[in-house]
Amino acid sequence: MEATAKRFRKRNAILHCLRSTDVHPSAEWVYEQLKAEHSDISLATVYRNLARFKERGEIITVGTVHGTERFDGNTKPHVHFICTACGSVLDLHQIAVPEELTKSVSGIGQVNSCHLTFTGICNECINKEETA
Amino acid sequence: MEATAKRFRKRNAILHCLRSTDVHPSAEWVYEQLKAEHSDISLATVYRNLARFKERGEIITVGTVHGTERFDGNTKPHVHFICTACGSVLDLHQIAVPEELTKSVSGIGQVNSCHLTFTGICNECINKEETA
DNA sequence: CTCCTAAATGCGAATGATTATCATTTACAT
DNA sequence: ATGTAAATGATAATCATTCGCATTTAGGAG
Repeated sequence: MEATAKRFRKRNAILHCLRSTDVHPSAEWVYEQLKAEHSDISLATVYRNLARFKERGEIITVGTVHGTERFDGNTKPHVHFICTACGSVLDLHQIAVPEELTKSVSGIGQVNSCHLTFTGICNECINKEETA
Repeated sequence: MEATAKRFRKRNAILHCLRSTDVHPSAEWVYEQLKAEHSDISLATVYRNLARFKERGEIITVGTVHGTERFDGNTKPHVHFICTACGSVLDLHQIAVPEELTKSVSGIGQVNSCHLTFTGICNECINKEETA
């Protein structure tokens, strides 16, 4: 078995791309990144595989920012901060949703995931504003 | 000053529609509801006013479910459950994000809002599945 | 080794939600 | 009455995402 299984070259590249960044990218961003190594990759392939990874729980989605969906290759529970000005998504590793909270969701159905998100203006954008 | 200010008839109707439902509707849903009373309302007007309300903090958005944005006329902080099967959005009034959590977000920028969301399969969808 | 099949992919068209444009209407102040 | 700025309706445009289909690929059966 080769390290580069040709069969899943693109698929693996997409997952690896997500795993090795913390920008919480869009499909388009992943596509642009991969074009360097895979000049013939198709945007449809990126979308297809992102959907597949999501279904299988290999990645998660952060939500839709400025009209485009953003993905996250880090499936460990963590909290996000979304800057509504520049659209950047940051991890808040300091914070965690208390387990008791999750446990207290009952009777509503089968809970599969939990996501805590803060929105606001990131420091970078605040500085830009002041300078301007 | 009349109770029915003609000037903002549609705008008021849109806001009232959001305030008086708990379905966390899409723009389209609001449009369909209002057609009864306002046969000449335009979908563009609904989108325009929803965007305006959102900017002003008079409503919030729950996020994008199955590709369409969902709104909430209840601006008091509360938690949501989203059924990924049928797309319904439910309020979890029993749960609240502890203030300490919010406070511990610091140094990242200016925090404007906080949203905790659970996703899964609602009871109704679970039952349907079993029956089938 | 060759043939077969299922999965993966590329390409481009189709879809669907949202936004932009522009002419018209409305309310209110002058 | 009239001017002005905002609100609206209708529809075109946009943009992210998905779909359809032909092609390629890998790996197994013979």
